[in-house]
Amino acid sequence: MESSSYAPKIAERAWDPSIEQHLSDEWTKEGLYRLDLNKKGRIFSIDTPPPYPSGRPWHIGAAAHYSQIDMIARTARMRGYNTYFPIGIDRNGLPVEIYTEKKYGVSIRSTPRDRFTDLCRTALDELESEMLQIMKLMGLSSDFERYYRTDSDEYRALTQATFIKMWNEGIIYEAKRPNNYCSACGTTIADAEVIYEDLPTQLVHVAFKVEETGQTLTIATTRPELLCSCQAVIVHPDDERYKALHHLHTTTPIFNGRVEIIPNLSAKMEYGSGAVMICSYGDYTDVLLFRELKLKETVAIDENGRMTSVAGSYAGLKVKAARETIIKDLTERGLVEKVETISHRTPMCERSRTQIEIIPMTEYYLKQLNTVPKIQRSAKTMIFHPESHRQILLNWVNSISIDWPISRRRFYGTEVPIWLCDKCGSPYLPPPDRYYKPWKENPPIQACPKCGGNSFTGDKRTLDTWMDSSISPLFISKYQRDDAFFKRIYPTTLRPQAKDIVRTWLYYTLLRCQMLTGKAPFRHAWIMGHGVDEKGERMSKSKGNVIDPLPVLKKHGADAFRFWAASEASLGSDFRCSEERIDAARRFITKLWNLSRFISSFPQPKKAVLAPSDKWLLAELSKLVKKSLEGYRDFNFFIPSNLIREFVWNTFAAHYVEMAKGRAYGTGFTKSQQQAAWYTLHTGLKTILLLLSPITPFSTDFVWRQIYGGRSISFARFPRPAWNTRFSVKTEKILEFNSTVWNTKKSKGQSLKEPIHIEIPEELKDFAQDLKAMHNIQQ
RNA sequence: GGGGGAGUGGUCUAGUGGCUAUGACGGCGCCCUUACACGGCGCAGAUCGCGGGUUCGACUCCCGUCUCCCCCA
Repeated sequence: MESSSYAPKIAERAWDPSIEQHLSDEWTKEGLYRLDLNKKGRIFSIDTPPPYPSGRPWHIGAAAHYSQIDMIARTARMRGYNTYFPIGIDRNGLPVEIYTEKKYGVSIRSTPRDRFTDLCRTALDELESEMLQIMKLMGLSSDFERYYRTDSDEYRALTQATFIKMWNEGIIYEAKRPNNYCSACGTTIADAEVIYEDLPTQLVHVAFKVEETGQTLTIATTRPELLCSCQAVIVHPDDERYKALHHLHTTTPIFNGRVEIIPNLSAKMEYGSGAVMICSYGDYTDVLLFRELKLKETVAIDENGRMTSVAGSYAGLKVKAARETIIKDLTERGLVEKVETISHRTPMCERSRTQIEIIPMTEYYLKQLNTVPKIQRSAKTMIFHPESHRQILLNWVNSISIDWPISRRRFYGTEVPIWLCDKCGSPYLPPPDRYYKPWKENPPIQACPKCGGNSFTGDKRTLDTWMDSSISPLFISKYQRDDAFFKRIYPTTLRPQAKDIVRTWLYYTLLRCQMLTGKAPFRHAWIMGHGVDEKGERMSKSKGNVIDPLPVLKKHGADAFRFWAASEASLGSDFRCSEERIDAARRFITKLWNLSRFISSFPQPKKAVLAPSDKWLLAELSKLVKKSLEGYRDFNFFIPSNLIREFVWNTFAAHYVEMAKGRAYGTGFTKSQQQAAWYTLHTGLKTILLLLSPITPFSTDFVWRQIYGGRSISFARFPRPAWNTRFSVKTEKILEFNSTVWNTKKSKGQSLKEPIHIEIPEELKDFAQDLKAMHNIQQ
């Protein structure tokens, strides 16, 4: 029989990623992306994170993240779920404001609010379109025709409606409290938005005088500029050095304030001199002590990060300059005993990376402490992928001790829906039925319900963007907009997200949805690690090591990119981004492509009388399917991707195909034996294509249609591990024997088709016919 | 200071009590064998962070220790 009679159905010698776009369009036509509630099957709904377009390029790690979220959706479909995979774009908040200021060279404080928010919107539209393009290129099987924006009237109206509901229930209140304040951003921020960095800081040992005894009391501080607001000095009650000084007084240098020396357990004996000055406010301990000791608060730093009038001659200086100046002044007066440089855990604004200050501000707060026990409970009952990441949430939940400040002094966000009556000052909240902009609109009433006054001032503040993001499960399930839909979708099945926003997005969503609906918003939390550069360092624009995903996707194709994303690191671990390794993934796509091309040249028989080699391959295949499905059930794509690559390359192609090739071509075998080889090759290929399709949907779908025809492979179900695994006991022996033959020929400098005289081991006698043909064994 | 995680060939990684530790990338050598040179075969390369203990047996369990990462104070 001539080999030309077996023409492959696939002509090209390698997968061409330019076909991917065409397939994407096919999927849209076939309705893969759409949720049809009339369809049978349990619903699997994904609370997809709406990505934030804060600037270009988009992070390659984020692209890897979204490609894996898509694998979750495709896995759910292939497990038979009716899958709801919405997609939105998060467009509220600070990063776009900063991006806009830079891009258009304007300042938020000196640009009219309307004009500034328009510029933000324009910037977002641009960034968003690139982001959508990338997501489509990656093969994200979301319904893009219905994508949502968190800055749409509909979304913001829902955020405001939930605010109004919580206000009316007394969960939201206004108060003046010391808060984390970022002077660069000009706004209060929540604890969750504070990060800590260990920075070298000068610890200054300052000589105080004890009023009653005249002796010197040394106080070590990293914040000498706050001397002006010092209201007490504390020492540890057990500290022998200071027992005689309890409740005496000391004079603060330069400012000559008179403060008490108070024994308190917060003082650490081993830190500095063991005596600590308490100022408003150096850190969170100061806040607690001011409350505990009922001290008089002095505001030493203003909203612009400058010293206030209480700082005397230092007024107007920026904090850092004031610190340097006061150290100089203290030194000149001989009051500095020593200055040591220490590493200090410094609170920074997560967004702008500036040091935050604690400043008393009037803000709206959401009462969260009562609900924390409920969140602790759901943190324990929710299913985490990976399980180990449950701890990140628990750590955070267990550390919450104050309410959540939710108002921000910014422009591009959802407006606080409150007007104040100019006459009586009482707040007015409108009915929760539309999107309100109090800073530019009149309230929907003529007269104040309290006093009848007819003029109002709208609140100018916006809400913390997490107030918007934390209701994403409610938005996508059409909460308060479509009851029937809401009942089918909520609570959602799974929340996928990155590790670094557990304490914000994950926590706040649990909190808000629990408060609003009395239920946890999802059953599974899927937590991914983040992408770092080739050397394992965090990618950042300032380091210049950010990799743009767009050219990588165009060059290597989505399937290679996705396979890389799946196989690079186990779920939840951080992963390194290296183009070299993405290219290695592409070579696997090519390998599978060519294997498919080979198999595509043979007909596909309906049944066959299997040879031992065939049974062996199917036994190994069964094991592969079983283990891969276990990985898919945990949505850990690292497991199936690596197992499948291993199987395809090192078992199927290297051993089985070579063993069965002679039979498949038919030379020296019966028709029935040949059919068995064909049958097994196709069974193996189909199984692999199905098993791999959530990870590499494009090339598997193309091959599937080319060889087996019909609709997209994405509408099919996963294969079952249906074959007897008895023959697996032979695996090791087969691999070893083949290797021996290859080595023998090699050591003689022979070509692989040379005849060889070698004894086939007893255990492999069943496989003798295939092995003889494979190695050209003469006996 | 407390908590969590991790340390396996040059790099990344599998393996959680059992024979000579998995695979990938890179390196080197040989080979165009009718799916694939984007390939095949092979070679080199790890005393599994360090020290102790439990055990017939430890990369795997326990204790200590060092280093790195994350979270909290």
